[in-house]
Amino acid sequence: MRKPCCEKKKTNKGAWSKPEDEKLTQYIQKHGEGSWRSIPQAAGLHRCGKSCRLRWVNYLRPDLKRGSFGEDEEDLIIKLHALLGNRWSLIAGRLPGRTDNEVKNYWNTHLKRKLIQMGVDPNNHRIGHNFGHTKSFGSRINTNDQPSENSHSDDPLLDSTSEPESNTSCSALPDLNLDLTIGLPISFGY
DNA sequence: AACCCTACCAACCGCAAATCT
DNA sequence: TAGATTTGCGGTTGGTAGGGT
Repeated sequence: MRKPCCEKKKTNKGAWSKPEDEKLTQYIQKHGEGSWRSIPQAAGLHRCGKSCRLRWVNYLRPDLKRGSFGEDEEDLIIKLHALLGNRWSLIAGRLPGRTDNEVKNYWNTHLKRKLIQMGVDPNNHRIGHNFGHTKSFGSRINTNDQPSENSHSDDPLLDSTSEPESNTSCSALPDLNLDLTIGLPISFGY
């Protein structure tokens, strides 16, 4: 049914070239974000809109921080992951200048391993040994068996009903401050 | 110097939600 | 209201840089 996103003429794939970056940046600076579907043509790019959006959001946006993550950022990511699961965009939203892709990559390459080394299951933040069995609890807000009858607030951090395992997370991580407000990042000791 | 292995990160893919007609 | 289209998200992959042998 759905047409593939890049069904039309040949579109470039793979790494972006500098001229492509420049075209996209110039176009967005002039016209703003949005209408990703039409941007490639309007900007003279042989890319699909999806690819343009990704490139802009993850790499070209001027407010991106880039560079390595600080310890406070690490703590915050771990903490937010315990609360939200793999909802990378929400987690990234709490980290100014960071993208969901960046956070996700950092989690998968650094933090996951770090937690495992500490004896903490990165999937559910429990201290234990059976890693890898439990499914990550936060893949989507609304899973198939959970018709979202109770409307969530926009911010799941303020919506305790949206977190299916928040209680168990709390019990699993007694030293986590799981207040539903995220204040200054504190270092918490696993 | 050449090869292999590992870690990292940019980008793609498929799906679901949101929006439009 | 239903179907079509667009947007956004999370999982995964592929290229490559760097270190070890």
